[in-house]
Amino acid sequence: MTIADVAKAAGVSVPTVSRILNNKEYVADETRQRVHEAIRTLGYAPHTQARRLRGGATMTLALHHPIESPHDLSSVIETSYFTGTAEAASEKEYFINFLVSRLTPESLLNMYRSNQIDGIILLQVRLDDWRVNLLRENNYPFVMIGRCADLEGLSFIDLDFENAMLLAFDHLVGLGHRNIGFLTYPEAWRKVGIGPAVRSLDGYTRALNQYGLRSCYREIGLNSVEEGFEGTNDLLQENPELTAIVTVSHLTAAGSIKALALHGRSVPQDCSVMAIGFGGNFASVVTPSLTTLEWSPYEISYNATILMTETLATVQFPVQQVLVPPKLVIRESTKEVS
Amino acid sequence: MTIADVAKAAGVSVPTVSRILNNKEYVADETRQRVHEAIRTLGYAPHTQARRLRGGATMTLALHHPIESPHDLSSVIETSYFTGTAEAASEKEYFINFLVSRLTPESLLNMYRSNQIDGIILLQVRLDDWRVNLLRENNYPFVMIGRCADLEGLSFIDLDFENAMLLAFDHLVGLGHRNIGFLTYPEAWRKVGIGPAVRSLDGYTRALNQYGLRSCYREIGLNSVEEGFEGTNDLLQENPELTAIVTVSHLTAAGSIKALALHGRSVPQDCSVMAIGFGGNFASVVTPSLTTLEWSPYEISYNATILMTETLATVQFPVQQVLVPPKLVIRESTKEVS
DNA sequence: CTGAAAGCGCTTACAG
DNA sequence: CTGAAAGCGCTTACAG
Repeated sequence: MTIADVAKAAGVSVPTVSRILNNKEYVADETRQRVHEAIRTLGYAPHTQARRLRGGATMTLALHHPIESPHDLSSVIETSYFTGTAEAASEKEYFINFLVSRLTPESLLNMYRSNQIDGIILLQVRLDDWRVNLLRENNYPFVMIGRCADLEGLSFIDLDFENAMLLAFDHLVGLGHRNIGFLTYPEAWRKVGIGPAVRSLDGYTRALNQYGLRSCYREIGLNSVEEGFEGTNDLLQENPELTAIVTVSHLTAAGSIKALALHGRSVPQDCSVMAIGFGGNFASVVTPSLTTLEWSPYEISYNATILMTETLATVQFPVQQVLVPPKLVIRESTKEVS
Repeated sequence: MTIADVAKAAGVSVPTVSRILNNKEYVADETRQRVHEAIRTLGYAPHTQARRLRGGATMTLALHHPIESPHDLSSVIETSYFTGTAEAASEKEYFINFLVSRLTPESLLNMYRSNQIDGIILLQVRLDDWRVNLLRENNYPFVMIGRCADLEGLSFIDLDFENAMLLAFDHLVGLGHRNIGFLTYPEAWRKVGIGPAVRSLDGYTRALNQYGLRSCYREIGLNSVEEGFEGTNDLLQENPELTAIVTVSHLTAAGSIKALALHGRSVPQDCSVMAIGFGGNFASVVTPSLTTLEWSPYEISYNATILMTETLATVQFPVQQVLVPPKLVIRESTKEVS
């Protein structure tokens, strides 16, 4: 079933059918009708691959998170990153490829060279990121969720993590807390230049200065209840006077709450706990439900994908650099200091 | 940069390069070397779209969950369903399309007709499912994660939910529990024939018979802490003698634990709670961490995708029907009845 | 072992 | 307003 079958059935030539398919002008109404009817009765749909070959664009994007094993993705990425990307791509009539296997410089270049993709959306961008360097050098289109150090000419959408730190302390200090502990990403993450790991500590330092507070933090493994538990234990041993703890994930926060319980302290009566990161179900499944500074991964990935498609659709599309502010959602895990 | 450029650089014809690219026999070693070198120096990669047009297969699959809004997907699907599918597809050199928008019969047929996909993996299959009926009628390839009522000639991988119910009661009865409540999916889900909603109640009935227990269950909304809370409240009001509660999601279980706390009962000392569904982080973020009967969505979706690719690769590939048994993982939320 | 020819299904100039 | 011709980049018979 090809365009030729439609042409024959309607008694016209192939180019005429093509014109009608693509809503070009200069087609007689009567012809248009006849062709549309042929299309309908035959149940014809144009061959996507052929259109793409002819059109020169693959109409396909990729989304990439640099992780060792796809098994682990579910602990660092919310489903909404996939659905937001998929929805935006679908609206713009793009396909999307989720890259979950290890990506090498060679295979990344190959995706463009072999016309598998027109552009890519990068997650978990480091300050100095080989993917960014490579794509920039080769002048291949991409968009970041996150950002590197040298942003000249690059489009990104990133979480305003530094601001989130300030707002977290705003909230807690407003409730009268002065002894606030902080559990953040692993030191290793900061050393390799992963944005939030670096910027959360920057924001933390600024918050301490702003409110004249004493430093009291710990770098731990991300996204594990156990690590949150251990880190909080350490923190409490050295600083029994803590009345609040800020964490960077709901899992760490859950661990904190367990550790506090072990020390005979319940949340929020004897200690407040906050989480910076995702909200929704992730925050309310914890008991007590978590007060958060949160972003919508759905919206962020949706917007980044739209940005990518617009960049591809327009010659010399202007660079866009967006910092998304977090939203404070007060649930059950914070209260006034007693 | 096309195959013609490589041919010219190597001083051979285009078909020769093609043969070498596709590892065909009957090429002189010397020629092969020369061409490979040209490919390397030019950085050539074959045009994916062209290969597909020529090859007749799209090498693309789709994954579909019938949900109203993509926003809600993250509360019913684990990220691992995406990563498992993506990983398997990538290994088999397939692309994968995640369909998150509303799918109509027309648009589903169109995906095949317009050569966007070779096959589809269906999630959340109903006993009588329009997608299954339509694809079967049109003889388009597909695989189910889940299963419909008439399975004649259809391949699927499904969770053995009925068995999970029996195993849950095994575990609890083994701990001495006799008064066990059950919170399951909404009545509406059962009415429209969603598999687990139907089969969990079947399994429940069998478990009651097997152990001579009294019926005590409630159908509630899925995957909400609030619904779990409400449902448990109702259950406890009518059956204060309950010593254990079985739920079908970690969210519901979290709600149960909250409701029990409100009634002055802590888990697992005063009441055990189990969840059937996903494990991993989902189970351990709850306090106390949940004893579960769990499946790996990564493995299930991975296997379903491999099954789909094998079905497509082989003429008359034998039908495969797989029921995956759940794994009992004992964590903190169950203990012997006191 | 290698090349000239045809064709996958479509769209875009180019004539008329 | 419509059709004959060329071509997107590749692979597969068909000759040689």
